[in-house]
Amino acid sequence: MTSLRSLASDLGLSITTVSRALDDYGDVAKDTRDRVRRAADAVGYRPHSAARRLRKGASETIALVMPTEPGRFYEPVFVELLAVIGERLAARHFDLMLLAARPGHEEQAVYRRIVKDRRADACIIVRTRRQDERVALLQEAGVPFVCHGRTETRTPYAFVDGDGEAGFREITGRLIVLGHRRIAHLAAPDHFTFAELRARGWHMAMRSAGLPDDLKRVCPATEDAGETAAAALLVGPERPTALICATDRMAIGAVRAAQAAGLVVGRDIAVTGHDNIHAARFTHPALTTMELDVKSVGESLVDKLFDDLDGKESAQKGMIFPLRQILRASTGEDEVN
Amino acid sequence: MTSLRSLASDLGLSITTVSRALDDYGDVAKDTRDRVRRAADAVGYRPHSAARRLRKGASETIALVMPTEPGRFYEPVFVELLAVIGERLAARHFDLMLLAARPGHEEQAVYRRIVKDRRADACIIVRTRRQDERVALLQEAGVPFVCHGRTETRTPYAFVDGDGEAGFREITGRLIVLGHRRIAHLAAPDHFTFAELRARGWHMAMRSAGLPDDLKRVCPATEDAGETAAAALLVGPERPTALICATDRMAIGAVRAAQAAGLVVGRDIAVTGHDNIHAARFTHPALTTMELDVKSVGESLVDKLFDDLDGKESAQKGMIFPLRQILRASTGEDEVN
DNA sequence: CGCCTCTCCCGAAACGTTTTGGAGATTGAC
DNA sequence: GTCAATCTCCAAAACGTTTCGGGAGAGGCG
Repeated sequence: MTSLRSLASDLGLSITTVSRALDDYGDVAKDTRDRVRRAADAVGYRPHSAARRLRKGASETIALVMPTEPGRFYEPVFVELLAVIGERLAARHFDLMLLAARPGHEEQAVYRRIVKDRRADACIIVRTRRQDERVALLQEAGVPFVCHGRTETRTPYAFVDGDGEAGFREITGRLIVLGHRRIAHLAAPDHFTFAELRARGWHMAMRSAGLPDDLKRVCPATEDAGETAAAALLVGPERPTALICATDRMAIGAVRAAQAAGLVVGRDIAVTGHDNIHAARFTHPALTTMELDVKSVGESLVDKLFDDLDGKESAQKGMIFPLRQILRASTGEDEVN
Repeated sequence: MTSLRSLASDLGLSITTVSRALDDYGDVAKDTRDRVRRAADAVGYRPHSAARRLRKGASETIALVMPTEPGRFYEPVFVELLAVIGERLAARHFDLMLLAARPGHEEQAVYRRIVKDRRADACIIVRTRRQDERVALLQEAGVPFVCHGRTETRTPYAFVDGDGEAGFREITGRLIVLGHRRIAHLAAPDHFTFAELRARGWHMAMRSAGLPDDLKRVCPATEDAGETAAAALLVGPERPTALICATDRMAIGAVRAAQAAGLVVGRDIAVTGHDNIHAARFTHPALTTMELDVKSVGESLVDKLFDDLDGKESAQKGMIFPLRQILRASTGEDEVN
């Protein structure tokens, strides 16, 4: 409704001057600048985004494509991450465009379309995979992007991740100190980098303690799959005394499997997870887990993107945040958190 | 890169003709139309979105502002809903713009900005409140919108909701049939319409059975709050034998409170929730709950919006979906689901 | 042949902004 | 008084699309 044109004619100025006044060019007299700004504020003028985008050749929009699993997509902290990202982008008047696509052809097509339409200036990649075509595609297209998580690409790229390896090394080490010897790992599907890293942490802790590292089982990161996999591990006399699970959802399944096997979790068997989802505090007993500061991660993702868009070489291409260990009764600890 | 102009000059046609050919105007010869289309496909032409938006005066974008609670926003099925909405919008080449704002001044400002900037053609309102300023604001501004959930506004508006009232009437009735007499309700904060409706369902079932309806407690929809509120209800000799909770998260807290009070859930006390979140199947015992078909809801939201944008008066302003009851051991039922 | 209708195409305007390349006025130096 | 420098301002072009209002040519009809 209120355009630059109407503002200009109201003020008896040219469109050019009004535009430049609002953009704080030194070009225009202080008095006029103030006058223009007041008038603009009064009518609540805001530039028409499409016009601005067309002219500037930038969409001031960031795209995030969520990978919808064949069944369902359910990342516990994902909503929070979206909120943090959205707020951070808004501070720079950028929009967050959310898309959904199944990994595979459809996903590829979606990314290609984003690039082609110039509907977004940059992308945020989530649920990063070890071999990730999305990274390759965007690098080739020259579209700025940042990953939540890591790939195994050689070429450098921007990412933000939690230190799953250290986190799992630490919790495994802790269990070893507590006297555990047969410690199993329930890993997530290994095309996910996070799964590989967490497994590696467990693996390294076991190796350096001279303990057997053959007790690894891979399954989808769901409660059901965790329950089934854990149940299979718990048969026989040589059963593990601890289950390090890649995610809380898997751990929740594992807890049930243990109970079904007649074991008391926290006494007969230790179980741990990762994510600190709400439900983790309400398993019986409460679940030992670890968590990433979502706010820091979300903000770093956005900041890295802006560094790239601003042409600033950021200090470090990748950022790895430490995990906070949360010790609860499922590992026999006194409830602390 | 590939613009209408370059396509036109490649083909020896005018920009006008190419544009109209791609839009399937009868105006242009079938042969040329095919020729143009082939050429466009070959180079993967897609119109520059900003240019198109500017010219058409429509952004082909739908905005969704998620209300971020002071603490944290965590709606269990929200991610799924976003995915469904995103996919449905994509089918019509519409974008989903996601924003985050704390209810209050900030939220108002965000909506106002969406309207002013014409950055979106319409809005989807989630977490609808009984008195919802967002509805008033958008109605006044003449911006199409649809609500997930209902308000208590008199003026008609489009919404999609689950039939919480019927659902809670049904589960309460079921418990009465099972012999329960003192049935309490843990309600969510009553500025949310869903909280009011679910409470009403419980209330009506109790009243029509001639049972006391004074056992209602209101608390935030979190595990912690549910636990505290449930614990307070369970002291004394006249304790309820059933707890109807407004959400699964509250119910999970209630289960813990019951166990802390030395009760066996499913035998000494029944507990029910709403949402069928993943964790509900893994409480001990598994939680009786009810669920809404997220896919139908998401798709209906989008379809209603398109009806409005297309100027089609939709058959019914509001759609209310039935809830599917999921009976599990927390109400002493045999596990069915 | 003249006129009219159809078919197929196109030039030009418009959407609202940003930016380039000045242009007029004022000031200061000589 | 002249010239250059400085300070303000502006006209016009451009971004890439859609659409209005024809216009040229072919064919039909009297």
